[in-house]
Amino acid sequence: MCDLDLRVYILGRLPFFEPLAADEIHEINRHFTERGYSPDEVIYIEGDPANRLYVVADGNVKLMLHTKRGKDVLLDVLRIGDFFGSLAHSAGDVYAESAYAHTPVCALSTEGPAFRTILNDHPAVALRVMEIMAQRLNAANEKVRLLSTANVEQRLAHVLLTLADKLGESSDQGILIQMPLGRAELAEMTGTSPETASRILSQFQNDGRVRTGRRWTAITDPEALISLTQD
Amino acid sequence: MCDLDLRVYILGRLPFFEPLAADEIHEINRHFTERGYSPDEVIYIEGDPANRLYVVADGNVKLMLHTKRGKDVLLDVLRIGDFFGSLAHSAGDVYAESAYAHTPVCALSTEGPAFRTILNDHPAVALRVMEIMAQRLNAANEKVRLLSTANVEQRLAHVLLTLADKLGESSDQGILIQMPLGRAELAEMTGTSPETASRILSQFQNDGRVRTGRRWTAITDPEALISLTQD
DNA sequence: CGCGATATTGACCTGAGTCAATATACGTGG
DNA sequence: CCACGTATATTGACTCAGGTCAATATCGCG
Repeated sequence: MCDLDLRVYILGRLPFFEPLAADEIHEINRHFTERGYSPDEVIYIEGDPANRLYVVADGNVKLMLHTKRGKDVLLDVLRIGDFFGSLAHSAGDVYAESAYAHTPVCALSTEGPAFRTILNDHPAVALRVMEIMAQRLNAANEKVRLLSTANVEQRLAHVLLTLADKLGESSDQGILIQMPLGRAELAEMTGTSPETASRILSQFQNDGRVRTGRRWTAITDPEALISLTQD
Repeated sequence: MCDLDLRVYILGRLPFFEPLAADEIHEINRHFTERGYSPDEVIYIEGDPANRLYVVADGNVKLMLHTKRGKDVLLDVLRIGDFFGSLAHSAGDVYAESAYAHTPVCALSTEGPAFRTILNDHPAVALRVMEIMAQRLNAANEKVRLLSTANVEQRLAHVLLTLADKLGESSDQGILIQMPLGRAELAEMTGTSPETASRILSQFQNDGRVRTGRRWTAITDPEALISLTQD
């Protein structure tokens, strides 16, 4: 599915391999295998033995948490070049979240121990990984802050801005979020119901802040959304 | 405030220094300075330039997030041997949360760059740090799940069980949480108001699940609390 | 012992969840 | 290319968990 050049390109652009030389990337590439997934196909499930590090080579991946009563939490949506799975592998670890293909996906992956070897041999890589983990921890804590103190309107505004930042491309509709996301999915990212998400998006649309349709959203007035999140 | 033996003991018990030999710990100890804090004294504030790694040598530390309108989130309470601050230091970083002394505190701390050097020289230490960061990320994501899908009763039960796990000691009252926490603080950990926290604690007390008083809580029936968190 | 901080409890109100009916966008196949 | 059918979205009506405001009770320190 991916030719050698694409694979090496993807791997070389990973933030934590940035300190490595081209020939080292080629060497590392040999440890990775690739695999395709269809939309909604499971990549791994929370609780599975955690032993692989994945990199998105093409498509979009969803990271989710589940509940007994079928309430899901959409933690993050990943795009080409993003990585997920088992970063710091330790014996007996299990995945703490589930990963699904959202669109058709091509993913590269490697055994945890192989990655551990890389970390052992390249302290600079380990430091970059730690920085990235720190960013992810801060992002998660920020979600805790919003869920604890902000109302749905503020949380949804924040989610849209974050998505635009990560997946947005300017179009004639405004900043279009380049991933098909429905109301239910926005709700799962915001900690609310699809109905409430729909109501608030309608309101945003009336206020000229966004334009939206079936499984797509574009931001027309980012400033107006930002002003909602202030305090 | 701390004599040499205590310092070396504290440092040697840090999970990420576990792979190091005693003489290396002694060497590392020389990079740490100590400082005392009074209750409610600021150790650092969210947004300050982040350049120190701290270790609690005595007392309890609170990690918090704030809001413009004065709503606070209590992310975590730390005890002797816990560490906080700047783990993966990168240029221009600022602290993502605020740290306060809750009780009288003695803290050891070191410059970010010094710790970076240790990480560079000891890949095994770096791997342990990554494992710990992964645990913290998972804990934060679990909070997101609870805040997104669980009601206050379930969240409070979860908070109490987590506190008991970390700070609990069995006493004649049950498992006593060894840290003075008031209703307002439990509320800040749970994402609710002090009044609602109080109401639910009263209910727990009536049901024989906890015993509680002014700034203390003990769990008398952990199983009954666990059963609340199931789904 | 008395006072200030903390906790409890009550009354009220509102944001947002749920259930349900309707409307609309978009892919599919004719 | 259009019409149809279905998944998705919208909107309404209702309900309720839990937030807020306020009055009272109680703990434990000085």
